[in-house]
This record gives sequence, C-alpha cells and structure tokens, in this order.
Amino acid sequence: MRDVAEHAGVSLKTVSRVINAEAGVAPATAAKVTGAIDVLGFERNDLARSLRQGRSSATLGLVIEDVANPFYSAVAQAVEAAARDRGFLLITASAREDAERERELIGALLRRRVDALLIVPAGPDHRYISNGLRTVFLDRPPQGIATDTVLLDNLGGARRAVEHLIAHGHTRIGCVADSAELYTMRERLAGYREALHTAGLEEDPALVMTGTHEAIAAQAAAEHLLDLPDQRRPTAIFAANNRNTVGVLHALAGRERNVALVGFDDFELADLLGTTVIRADPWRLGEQAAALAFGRLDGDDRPPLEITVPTQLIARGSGEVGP
Amino acid sequence: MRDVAEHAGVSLKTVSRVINAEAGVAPATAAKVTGAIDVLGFERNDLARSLRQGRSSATLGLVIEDVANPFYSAVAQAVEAAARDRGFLLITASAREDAERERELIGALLRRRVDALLIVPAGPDHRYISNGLRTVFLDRPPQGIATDTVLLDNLGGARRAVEHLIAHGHTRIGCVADSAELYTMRERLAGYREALHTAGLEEDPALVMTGTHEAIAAQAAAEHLLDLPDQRRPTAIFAANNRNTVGVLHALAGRERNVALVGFDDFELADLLGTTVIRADPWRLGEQAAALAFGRLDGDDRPPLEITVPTQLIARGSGEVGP
DNA sequence: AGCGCCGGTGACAACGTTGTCAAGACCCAC
DNA sequence: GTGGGTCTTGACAACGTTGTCACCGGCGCT
Repeated sequence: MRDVAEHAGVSLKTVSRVINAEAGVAPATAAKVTGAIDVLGFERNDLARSLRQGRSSATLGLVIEDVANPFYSAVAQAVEAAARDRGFLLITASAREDAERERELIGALLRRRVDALLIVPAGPDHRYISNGLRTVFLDRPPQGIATDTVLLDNLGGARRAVEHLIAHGHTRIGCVADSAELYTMRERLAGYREALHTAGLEEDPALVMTGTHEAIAAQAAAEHLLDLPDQRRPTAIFAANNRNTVGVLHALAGRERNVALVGFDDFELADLLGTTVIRADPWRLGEQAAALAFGRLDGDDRPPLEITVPTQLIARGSGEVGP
Repeated sequence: MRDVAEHAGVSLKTVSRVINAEAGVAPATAAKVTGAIDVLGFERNDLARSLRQGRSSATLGLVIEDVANPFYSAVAQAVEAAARDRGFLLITASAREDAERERELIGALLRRRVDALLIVPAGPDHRYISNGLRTVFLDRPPQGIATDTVLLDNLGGARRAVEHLIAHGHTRIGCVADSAELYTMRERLAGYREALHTAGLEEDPALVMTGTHEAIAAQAAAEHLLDLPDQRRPTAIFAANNRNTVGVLHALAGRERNVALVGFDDFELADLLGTTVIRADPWRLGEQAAALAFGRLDGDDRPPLEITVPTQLIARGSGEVGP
C-alpha cells in the first residue's frame, strides 16, 4: 500500500480510503489511486486489516470427522453456502475421530481467530474451548461446556427404523453400528432397544455388532450375523450409519437369502438399490449450525440453545420384506 | 500477551520467547510466564504473528467446484491430509462452475495471503491471478497463464472406455456428458471420438448428449437416447463423469433392455451395481497438487510443470455385455 | 472583513506479534 | 582487579492496515 501511495503521490490513508470506498475522496485523487493500484497489482492484506480492526478475517472454522464422508461433506457444503452468503470463508479440518488431533485443530483455528467454530466433536472433554458463545456443536453434544448444539433425532430415527422392521413381522433384528462410545451410536442403539422393548421383544446381545467404523468392518460384522445358525440368525438388520449400511449391503450382495435392511443416513443411489433408510438431513444440520453461529456474531446472547433436526423414514423396499 | 507479560512481571519479548520455545530463558522465568498464560488462558494471535513474520499463516486455499461432489471431496481430503502433514490448514471454497464467483473466491484467498492456491478452474481466463508459482491448477488447465497443473488422462481414459465397448461388439455408442465447454468434457469427447474413428465407426451426433450438469439432466438425456427408434438407438452408453453415470443408471433402472454402460469416475457402490468404470484417482490428484505446491514453497523454481494422473478401467459387468 | 463550516487530505498511533540490538549480571581466567 | 565471555532480559521498531484527529483552503453567511 505504501508503494501505491508513493506512486499516486498521496498519503497511505487516502489509499486506504479509496480501497474501502470511503466517502470524501476527490474523484481526481481516487482516479490516481486506482490507476496506481492497477499498475502495481496491489491487493489489500486482509490479515493486517483484521488485526487492525479487531475483528477476525470473516472466517468460520469447521471441524468434522472426514470431508470424504458424504454425510459430512454435505454438512460442509451447507456451512460453506451460509458462510458465503455473509462473505465469509470456511476453513474445514478433519479430526478423524482423534481427540488429540481435534484439540490441535481447534487450537490452530482459535489462534487464527476464526469468528466462530463449528465442531463435530471427537474428544471426551471440551472445557479447553474458550470461544464463549462463538462455538456450535454439530451432530454430537459437547462435554463439559454449555454451548449451542445441533443434533439429529438419533434415538427417534433408530426407533422408527426398528419399529418399521417389527411391523413387517421381524422379531430377530440385528444391529450393525460404529463404536458405542460415539454419542450418535449410543442414541441409535437406545432407539433400537426401545423399539424392541416396546414391542415386547427381548434383545439378543449376539445380534448387536458395534465398533465397525469402516464399511469393510461392517461387512464382516454383517457376514458374521448372516452366518449364525438358522434359529439364531437375524431376519432383518438395522445399520446405524452410512458406512455400516454400505458394509451390510456388500454382505447381503453375495447371499440369496432375503434379509430386510433399514439403514440410518440416506445415500446416493439408495433408490436404485432399493434400500430403505432413515434420512437425516446433513444440509439442514449445517445450515442450522451456521445460522446459530451467525446469530451469536450478530449479538444473540441467549443461553445456549439445542436444536434437534428430525429424521424421516424413506421406504424403498429393503425394509418392507417379511422374515 | 501484554497482560501475560504484566501478570508475570516480565517483558513482552520474554513472553514471546516462552511461547515460541526459544532458547535462553531461565527456567524460573519460563515457569512464571507459563503460569500467567494458564491463568489468563492466553492464546497467541497467529494473524499478528504471520503479519510480523512476513509469511502467511500456514494456510492453503482450495477452490473446487463443489465439496459435496464425492470426486472433489476426495480431492479436498487428499489436500487437507498433505496440508496437515506440514501443519497447514486448508480453506476450501466452492465455485460452482461460476467464473465470477471463482474470481471472488480467489481474490478473497489471496487477500488472506494463503501460502498457495490450488484451483479447479471454472473461469475462461486466469491472468488476474498474481500468485506466481504458488498456484496449482487441478483437473483442468489454466488459461492465459503458465503454472503448475495436475490433470487426469481424460482423453486416454475415455478412449479406453469406448474401445472396451467396441471390443464387446457395440457400434452404436451413446455419450452423456456435462457441458462441452469444460476442458475435461472436451478431452473425454475427443477420446470417445478417437476410439470410434480408430475402429472405423462413424460418429452419430444424435447419440452425443452434452450439457447435462446434474444427474437428473443426465437421466433425461439417457432416456432420450433409449427412446430413439430401434435402428438409431445406442446399444451402449459412455457416461462422461460421475453425475452423468448416476443419471444414466437411473434411466436404465426403469428399463428391461440391457444397454451396456461405462462411466468415467469410480463411485461408491459401483461394485454392487456392477458398473464398469474408468477410475480416476481423485486422491492422487489432490496429493500431487499439494506436493507441487509445497515444492514451490520450499523453493522449487523450475518452469511450470504439468503432471498427468493415469486412469484405469475397472470391469464390473455393465461394460461387458454385447449389443 | 470576519466568521464558521465543509470537503479533502495527511500525520500518527495502534492492532499483537517478533527480529534486532544492546544492556546488565554473572563467571572464569589471567 | 580487570578483561572477556556467556546467559538472561528488555527497549524498540516493524509487519500492513485503519481510526482519530488535525490541518488547509475555499465557500457562504452575517
């Protein structure tokens, strides 16, 4: 900027005024300045700008599990769209279910003075987050701090899935789920159990497979279920997230036996595969979280809010077969 | 930091030394400082730091078409992983095939002084990018400037796909592609034509549907092809990207007629659906681009490089049926 | 003519950090 | 005791920008 000022023969402040389209610059002066800017190819340094102004550089931070998981990339898309509407950019970081990494990433984002932080938490404790109201938790609640949270109706969705299977005559319903330490999985397992209990069915622990984070592990778990002896084998399976559903589909693909399936999370091509799912809208999750964050930036200082996004059963065939 | 210094009874510079683990601070002093940091919950301002140091804040900028497209989210994942290995964060922005928006986003990233810029270009002209060697183009080449570029073997992959169909006896091969203004589409169409020509087949313009950006449009285009009268109808279809393949799959799903299909881009569940594809590795695209960018940051000042990532045909059944 | 007002401009400090340099304290060896 | 060295610390400027304030000249008013 100094160069521009010299080249145009004006002061730094005048250049600043032109760049920011402030009123009170003579047209002739402004022309000289814009000319110099063009010649020199000057671009304002927004880092210095935000430092001077005290506000951060119109940036949101998003910490998710993995950008390549379609559920989370849809969340990222929604948040980015909301950010863009306000002229914000988005720093996305993947914590990969690693608490230490999550902590590092959050630290790096806070040191960069992002205006707000949206987090799908992996760690067991978030008291170290000192961002006050400018933090929104997504998909899973925080632990140890009170702050805005947007969750899915995990329990209700899972219960709905299992009720649906029960309504089609199933009494031996298997469950393939990610680690039971994850909040979403605990909720979904609770929904699974609640549906069984309400229907007067007894839970068979042998039918509940947890800890399958990758699709390939879910496939192995489902194969194990399908290989159980006839009277112990499930006639239906509830898959507790998109990875698990993909794994179960792979396991079922090699078999003739028609086992019913309802998966949590919708996915592309589920219609072609005829897979009945509980649709949880990741776009809405991200949208709501961004709205909360921007609300806080706009001065909303109500106590922390918790929003629950509803889920919906989409029947496509795989969940509508009898035992 | 000033507060920390006062609280610890030392100078600003000493606090700075402790924070950055510089040598030459007496253990007792360091203890006082870390104590004060803990009490006050101080966190370094990395914006100010990078301003002072002249280098940018260890941030990469990535401009892609759309985070929610699995191809690009895989690219983002690869770039983010590479960034993280170097302690960098990644700002991801979606240009959505909009040249003006692309320009805005690139401007915003440059003003934030990202260390390097990785771009899947949408616009027709990139001379306005003044980032020198710190820019890498991904998936599509730049126009008007010379800079590092990582491309797929679009032409070769498409040719391979169509050759494969020809080898299975097809002579009327349709093509469903996104806008022919996109570089990747031009290349893939060229590959399609090259394969036909090499085999002595004549291209039927009525079988080439372009401009289908969304899966739903691709479905309509494919349905149009399938509804052609018998002697003009294609017996095989080449779908030029993942959206198009999904659309064609939907179109085929409602029909009994067995039309062969090879799609460009692999996708999850393609194995279950038995879809033969040309696999283009998005992870490798992102990885290579990040490697180039970091190479430039490390002082590599060779002339701009162009890297081509190979593609591979994965036969799964849909491409191996005869006419 | 004298007054105040306003449009246009610039000098300067400050945002929070770090690089440079110098100063003080201490120790060792002569 | 003096000189030189090391260790520890701090004062100060600077990064690039903008907010505050003051200055200057011209205008219209009384």
